[in-house]
Amino acid sequence: MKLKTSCIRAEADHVQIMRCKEDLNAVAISIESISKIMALAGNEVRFKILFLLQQETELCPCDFADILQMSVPAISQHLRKMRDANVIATRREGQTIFYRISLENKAFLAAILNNIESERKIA
Amino acid sequence: MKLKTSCIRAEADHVQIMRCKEDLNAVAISIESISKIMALAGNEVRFKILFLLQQETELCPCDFADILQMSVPAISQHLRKMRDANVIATRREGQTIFYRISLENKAFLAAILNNIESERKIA
DNA sequence: AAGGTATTTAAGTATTTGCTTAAATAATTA
DNA sequence: TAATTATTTAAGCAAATACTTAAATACCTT
Repeated sequence: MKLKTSCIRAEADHVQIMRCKEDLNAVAISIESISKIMALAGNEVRFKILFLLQQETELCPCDFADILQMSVPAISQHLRKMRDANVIATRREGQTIFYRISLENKAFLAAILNNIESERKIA
Repeated sequence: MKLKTSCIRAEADHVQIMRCKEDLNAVAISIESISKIMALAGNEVRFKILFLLQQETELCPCDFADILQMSVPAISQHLRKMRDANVIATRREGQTIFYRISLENKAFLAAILNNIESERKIA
């Protein structure tokens, strides 16, 4: 792969390009951590899991498997990914493990999940 | 794959499970469309592109390639995906094509992008 | 029309992802 | 202790993803 150091476009705004590079650099850590969460939430199954957790506060793998009509291992693997990234947290009660949205990501996820809206029935 | 119709857990709250299924059903279209956008934004390169577009309003493929130090075709393919999904829109000026965040997704993306914060230097 | 620049498209490939089935853990109950 | 239930882990595999290089398009300038 060949990369030019800088845009060769005649009208390229080199000041803008430099500013962009600096801006990106200043938020690099934040971008990386947020885009990791986005990547997790960007899977439809996991997005539904997060939606359900926001609605119900906590649910167990077995519940998700039932609600989403998926195998328990498939659910468990999605939960693990989100748990590893601290997007969700767990609580054990006997043999049941309850998952919930982690406190530190609750506000951020709410900002996204609150955009979900009910389909209104057309009369 | 074997799927049970319902969670067999003794303490399972069947009323809750039913409610979840209905809730999900009511927002199915919304969930699908939002999680599509999330999947696009969940890629770190595309997330950076969106961040840059929010900052700069519009940029061309050549700019992105320069700023992100990636090949032009790689950038172009990312842009295409987001354009196909109406996450971004284009404007042509001569041979240059400027990309911007589509009006209809600006607010939603802002809610996400505004969580990006500058790393504060520790004194 | 010819040559150059910006961008897109296409084909190929390595990596990642998300499931599957089977086996392993862990807690409860008989 | 043995059997049952809830969950996780592991291995395998098909599909999706994100890049690469090369070729095609489109517009501009001369």
